[in-house]
Amino acid sequence: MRHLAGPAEVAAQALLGQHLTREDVILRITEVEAYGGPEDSASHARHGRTARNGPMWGPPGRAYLYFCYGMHWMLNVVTGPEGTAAAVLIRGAEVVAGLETVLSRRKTGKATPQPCTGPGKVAQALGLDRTFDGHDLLAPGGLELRPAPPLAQMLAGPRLGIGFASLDDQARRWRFADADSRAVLLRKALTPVQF
DNA sequence: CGCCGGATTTAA
DNA sequence: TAAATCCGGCGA
Repeated sequence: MRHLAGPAEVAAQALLGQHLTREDVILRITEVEAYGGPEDSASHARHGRTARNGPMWGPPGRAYLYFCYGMHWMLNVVTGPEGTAAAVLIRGAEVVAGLETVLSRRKTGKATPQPCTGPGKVAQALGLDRTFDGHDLLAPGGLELRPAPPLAQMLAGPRLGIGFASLDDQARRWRFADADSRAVLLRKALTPVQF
């Protein structure tokens, strides 16, 4: 997937609508956020290359997984040429197949929310953990990324949970979502944009 | 080596 | 609005 080699904010838009598959579970990506290299004060790459963010510097199409708030795994798709750090956080998805498996992985007994709204739920639905860090999403077997038809309408707005970043970086509208999906958090903060 | 705080979720 | 809960990054 060549588009993953471009800037993170471009790759992020291209990832919307694509599928993430593992075993019997198929998710359709509905919400993403782009994170750049050391120049992006909101990015994990802001302090340079470390053991944790190493996959961000690798080739595009790999997974970058990290543990947050002591309980959640976050799935990123590495973008940009090898040697540059950038990634796209998968923030939301719809369950296309394998709903039973997804629900069985939920901690709470609530079977209500069908969509995976929020990055923690996305990784949980796919049953991911640190063993998938660095996994090649373009290779068959295991966790895979698959192309899908483009969206009809896209929304964009500022990224969430980055109050520690510079005001300029907080203002960047690098959060993107499918306007036609309900698997999108805080829709009111988003506005329509052209592709 | 110890401390601080985070790309979150959930329930009250 | 806060608690759950862990590890990375930074300063000492």
